Amino acid sequence: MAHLRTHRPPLNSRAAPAEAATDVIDTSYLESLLGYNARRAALAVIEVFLEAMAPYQLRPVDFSVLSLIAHNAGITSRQLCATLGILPPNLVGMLNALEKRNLIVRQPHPRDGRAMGLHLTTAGQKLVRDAERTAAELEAEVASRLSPGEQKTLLRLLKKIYQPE
Amino acid sequence: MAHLRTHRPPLNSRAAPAEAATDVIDTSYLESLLGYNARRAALAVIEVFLEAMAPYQLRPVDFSVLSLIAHNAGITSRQLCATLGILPPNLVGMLNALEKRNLIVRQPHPRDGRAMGLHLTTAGQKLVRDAERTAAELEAEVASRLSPGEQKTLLRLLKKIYQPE
DNA sequence: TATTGTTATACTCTATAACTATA
DNA sequence: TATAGTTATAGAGTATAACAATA
Repeated sequence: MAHLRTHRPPLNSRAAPAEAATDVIDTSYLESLLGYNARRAALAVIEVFLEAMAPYQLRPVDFSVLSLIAHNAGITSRQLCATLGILPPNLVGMLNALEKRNLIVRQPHPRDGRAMGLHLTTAGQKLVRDAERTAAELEAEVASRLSPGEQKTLLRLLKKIYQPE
Repeated sequence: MAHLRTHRPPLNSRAAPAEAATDVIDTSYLESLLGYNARRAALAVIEVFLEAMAPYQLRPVDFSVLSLIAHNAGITSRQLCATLGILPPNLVGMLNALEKRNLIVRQPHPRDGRAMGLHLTTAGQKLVRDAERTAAELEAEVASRLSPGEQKTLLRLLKKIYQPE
């Protein structure tokens, strides 16, 4: 199978242990893929986010849930699930934990007896206010690697990717 | 079991059930955060990727592993882990599965008796070739929502986010 | 002593089925 | 009949500790 070489192939040929150990890894192909870069960027941002939110004991999903409740008083579990892409059974435990911490309350929905409206407690409002301020600082820090124009461009392009329209 | 519910007094205790049900959810705050957008974009791309790679029975991580082996013959498990951010114990099962499918082989490392060099089999080379072609088509499709200039810009900005430098 | 690959294991995250009470 | 919330549970993904062989 070695008779078709035109150039000198760096790929394995015959020899025993295939003599092809590399010290420097070539990642250029993966780095050309949008999905790879988007995932790496998301993980990097989330990592910083985790640290910054540790004082509030909030994971990204908790922050998202509380922030949505803050800006949409009375939102239902189902609406939260649809907005954040969470499955209903997996939201229950989160809401129970947040309720136990006295950050949110479930109240009867005004027009649908099956549903419960979610609301922040006073403590929850304060926590969200503080956490959102921290998030803003974090945002400024992470995005400081980009110019203001680049930041706006990045958000716009990301939205174009995940919002079919 | 009688789950006793401490009926916490509603915040706005006077009026009926807090009358604040919204039909339209305001997500503008979350959408202003880089992490939120990066994660949503990554998930959207990965979802399409999953479908496109189904014929090859490859998850994103499998594709990354095979592609790295293809472009770095003889790469070790440890190098794969460092590059992709996978923990060694979690890579073992993936490599076993790929080896069982006759896509890769473990060969003794030429200079380090502890390590094993990873190589593609002929079948593995064909699969990677096909999968990478499919990935390219997919890339073109997803990124078609962006102009060529925007695509380059997006990749560049994402890299600036996750590559500290 | 440090590192590679590995096993065992635990913990988190996500997904599916089914139940209740309301609509 | 369909939907909102919930329970129980299964599966995938990710984490730590520890061991044998080699450096």
